[in-house]
Amino acid sequence: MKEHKPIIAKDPSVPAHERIYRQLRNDVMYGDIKPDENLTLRGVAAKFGASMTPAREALRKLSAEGALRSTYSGRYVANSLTPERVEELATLRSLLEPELASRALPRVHNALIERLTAINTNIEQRVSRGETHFYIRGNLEFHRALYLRAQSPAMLALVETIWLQLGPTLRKLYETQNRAPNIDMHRRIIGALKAGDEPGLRLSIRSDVTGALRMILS
Amino acid sequence: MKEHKPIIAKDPSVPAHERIYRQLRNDVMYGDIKPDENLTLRGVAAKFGASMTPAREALRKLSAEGALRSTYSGRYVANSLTPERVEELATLRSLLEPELASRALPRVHNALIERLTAINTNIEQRVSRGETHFYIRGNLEFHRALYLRAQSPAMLALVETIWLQLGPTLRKLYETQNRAPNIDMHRRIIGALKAGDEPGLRLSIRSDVTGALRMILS
DNA sequence: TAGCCTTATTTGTGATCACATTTGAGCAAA
DNA sequence: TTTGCTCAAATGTGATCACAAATAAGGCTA
Repeated sequence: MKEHKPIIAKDPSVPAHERIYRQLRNDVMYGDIKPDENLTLRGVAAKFGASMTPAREALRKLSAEGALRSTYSGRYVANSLTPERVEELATLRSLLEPELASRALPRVHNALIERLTAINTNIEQRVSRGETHFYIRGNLEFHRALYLRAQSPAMLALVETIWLQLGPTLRKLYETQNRAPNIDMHRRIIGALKAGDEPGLRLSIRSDVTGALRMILS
Repeated sequence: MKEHKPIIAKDPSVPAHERIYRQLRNDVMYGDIKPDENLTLRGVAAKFGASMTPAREALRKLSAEGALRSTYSGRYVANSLTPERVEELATLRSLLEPELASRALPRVHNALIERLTAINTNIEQRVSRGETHFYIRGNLEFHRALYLRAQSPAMLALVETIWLQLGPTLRKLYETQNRAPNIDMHRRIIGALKAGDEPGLRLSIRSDVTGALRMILS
């Protein structure tokens, strides 16, 4: 596993199992953990300076969300997806994310559009600098910023679950193929938001989602 | 003569935390736990003849799936849903379940249709006998039997997550209002399956799902 | 009766340990 | 090189405990 600086400082008001959970969740979602990499209780516990108990709870929670798979003997492994599974998750994203975007649309305001534009230019700069792996994090940041406006926590939670499952596989993709994904669709999404164009928004979201995942299947 | 332990006794090949998890999951999904009922680690552990450790893992996993809510102080409570949340979950069901049914359609065979019919008549009999609470379990059994044919585990997992969240609230509904839900839509689902009518199947699934949840909101 | 303070009980958290199983390295034989 | 075997190391599981925080209970005042 990649060494990480603790983004979340040690704060006694945040329980250890929660701290471990959040950090590992980010590592998985943003592709900092490779497929088939396995995580041991004692290893995770040591890395976070805690005992096995909170490490176990964090791993259990992550495997419940599909971020990790647990083998028959109880070991925890990062997911490695078959093409059929990727196709299934792509379908789920194209079902749920347009709905989230549509729900966010009436609540969109200028500050959000500026924020999305800023995220977008940040992605472009860093990807053109060769940091292709940053695309995963930036892209999810872009989508989440929009979907948060939908005020639909259960729906967003499901979508994040799907992102979690895709994380390690996406990372492997951007490592092998070194093509930068197209940022173009993000511009069309922002355009539809400005115009209040709901069908156009659904369509561009759908294209963005399926476009990224078609790369894996090819 | 040598002492024999009963065959139904604890099976060491299934870990205690898994056993506790499965049982509690059923209790929540089928509405055997009331909204706002809270579960304590020591209470659950004692009920299953285990220590706090496996009980904690089971509860953590359930709260990760949305079956339970955990308060800021770490206590576990069965979900009690607001109308907006119910509406959101209803939308999710009507997005995902028609897709699952559609994927199952080409794989449907006679044995499955017979099974669905049997489940259906069982529901009718027990509900007409006054066991309205059985409708929850029977209805989910019906839907799951169909969706299993879709061979889409990630999608089915998401749908079950939604069922989990609705469980306790549905129970409260069927306790207060004593109207029996209509079983009619199930017949139309079976009809569409026999005819291979994909649009009709999607429509009847959607009606069945939204119909049941409209009762709550009224 | 209602509201508030104090105290006793309950509860989640995290650490440590023993135990059985699994895993993997090393080596031998084909 | 490959396959199979042995054994030491690594690993998950579940139990127990101390501790601090939260909750409930009891009693007092107004």
